Amino acid sequence: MGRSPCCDENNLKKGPWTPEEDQKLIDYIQKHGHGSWRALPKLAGLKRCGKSCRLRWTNYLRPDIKRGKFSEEEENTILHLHSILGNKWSAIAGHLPGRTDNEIKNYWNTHLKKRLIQMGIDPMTHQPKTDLFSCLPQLIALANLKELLEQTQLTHNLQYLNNLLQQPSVIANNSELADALNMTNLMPTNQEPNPYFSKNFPKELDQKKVEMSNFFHVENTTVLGGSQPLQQQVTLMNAQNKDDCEVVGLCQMGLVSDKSSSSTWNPLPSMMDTSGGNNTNSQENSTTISYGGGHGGGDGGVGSYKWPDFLFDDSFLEENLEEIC
DNA sequence: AATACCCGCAACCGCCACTCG
DNA sequence: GCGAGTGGCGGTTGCGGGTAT
Repeated sequence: MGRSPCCDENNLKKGPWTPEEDQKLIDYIQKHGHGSWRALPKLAGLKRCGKSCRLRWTNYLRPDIKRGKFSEEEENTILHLHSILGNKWSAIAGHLPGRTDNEIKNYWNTHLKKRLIQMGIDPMTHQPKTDLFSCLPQLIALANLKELLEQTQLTHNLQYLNNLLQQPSVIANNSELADALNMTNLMPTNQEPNPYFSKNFPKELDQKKVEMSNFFHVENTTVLGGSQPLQQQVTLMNAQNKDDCEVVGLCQMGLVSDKSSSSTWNPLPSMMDTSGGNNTNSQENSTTISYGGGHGGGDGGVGSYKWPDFLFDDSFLEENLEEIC
């Protein structure tokens, strides 16, 4: 019962279809319709199982199939529907005329899923990841910043970050992360939180704060055709709101924007599109991202998100932090 | 030029739901 | 109500082309 016999019976052919087989299938369906898929191969003179014929027809040979790159609208629709429906590819395909569930599934697995992961977003929940280990590259970048900030009063704020990272709830079950943090010299040597910063941030740094804020802030990004904000933030453990941010002291540092109107908040520098202009895939077909206050999101699309390499470059940091501090 | 490696996509596999006798 | 047959769906595989070494 249940299972239908498949290609492994009766010496039925498997593997890629030949043009001749395709033509036989097309000819038969155009004349007779597919009818019973099980009976079709025999009637059409094909040494394939019905299932294979159905898949070939629905995923490839159907005349109304649209081939080629996914448009921006299609990408947004997939993201939107996936956030609602999950891996219901056939349901998603129902909203994309000419696209098959298989094609959408493949596109998701090879492009969209990776992109969300690089953006620090869990592709299943469409929420920012809460896994600290996955944010390690960002933390390493912060560690680089920290080294340079040590010569300034800003160091004290990293002490707050360090203290937060020392909390058992943060480090528990993250021994690998703890090791990694030790390697990056981010772990504190002084456990005392410094109250200086949150109250006495030097006024002369106000302007620089804005500059840093513009550099690091990632606004909420709308990628779903405007219908649903997709949070771009990489959440730093339990510091998920502005209040937590103030505990860490990063808001006052200017490492993040102090936008009280924002419902979400990003404690870490933004990831950037590093794919350049020669990405043949979907440069213009992707999400709009906004880097900092006045810069807007029009500077190219989003192909490959990651932290810009220069963030890891000491010379860059020295140059810019000198200006800031 | 040869080889290794990576990535995208077509196709397959196995399970589930539905229909029908 | 039950079981057989079938279609459909989602996960996974593996081939082939492209790129890097």
